[in-house]
Amino acid sequence: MEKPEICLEKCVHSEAVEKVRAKQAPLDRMFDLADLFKALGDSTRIRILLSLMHAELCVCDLVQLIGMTQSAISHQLRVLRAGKIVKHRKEGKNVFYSLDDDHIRQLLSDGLEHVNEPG
Amino acid sequence: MEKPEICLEKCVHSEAVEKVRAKQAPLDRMFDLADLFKALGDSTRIRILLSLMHAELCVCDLVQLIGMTQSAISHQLRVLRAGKIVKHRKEGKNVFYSLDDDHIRQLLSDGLEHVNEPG
DNA sequence: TCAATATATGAGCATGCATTCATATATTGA
DNA sequence: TCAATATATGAATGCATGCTCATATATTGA
Repeated sequence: MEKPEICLEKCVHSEAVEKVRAKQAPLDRMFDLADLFKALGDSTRIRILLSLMHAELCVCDLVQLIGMTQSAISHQLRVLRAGKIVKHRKEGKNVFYSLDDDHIRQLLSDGLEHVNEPG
Repeated sequence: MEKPEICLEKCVHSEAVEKVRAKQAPLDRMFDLADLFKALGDSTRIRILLSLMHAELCVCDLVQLIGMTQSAISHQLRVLRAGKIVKHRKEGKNVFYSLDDDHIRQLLSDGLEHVNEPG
């Protein structure tokens, strides 16, 4: 009548498990990947990024487009910068943001395709 | 000495903003996309998904691979199912999980490429 | 039908995080 | 140098969420 914390050995499909173990990425890369998706996983940040897919924009433009306070947008831009998801460039009083690289663009496109699927 | 909630009109680059407005995806798609990335943005779920990239696995296998309680894994699988990120198939006492479609596989690959970049 | 196994799930708790508010910094023009 | 504008940020708060614990459900074999 015990409740084992993990399943007993007999339940595990050893071949499959060993195969996966052998092929897997290092743990810290997995954490990095989770952090990347975490940074993408917020509606305000997604709105920022989908805007930046079409043009380089300054903070002010984003505030206008998204309709949130400048503070909220700035805080989220900070998260995106920390995650190396956007680049920024200063020009006078303005700071212009753009997507960091093509992987990000690709991630957004693939993601959109997935959510656009029927069903 | 007022502190405007949003920037004044003169700061906005109207052409760019209008261009973005015209091209943008509908709002609910943006929220769906954010939800998708949110579901991917957890280290336990990422470890599950990267495991499933290499083989179809039952809950028990995942518990063994990841070294967390069966309950924790099950709860996360629930999130992944709800987000249509994994499929499941019942066979006797086992439930086998696999990635839902190629977009998911693509997202994981692109993400890994991004986090593997030097810099 | 009963015990064992595999999986799912609700409640509770603790932590993380998005927004707001107030304020700081930086740049420009007068 | 001063006012206006653009952006950044620290603290506080309220809500979301991941894990644990206990338990429920389902399947199999005896």
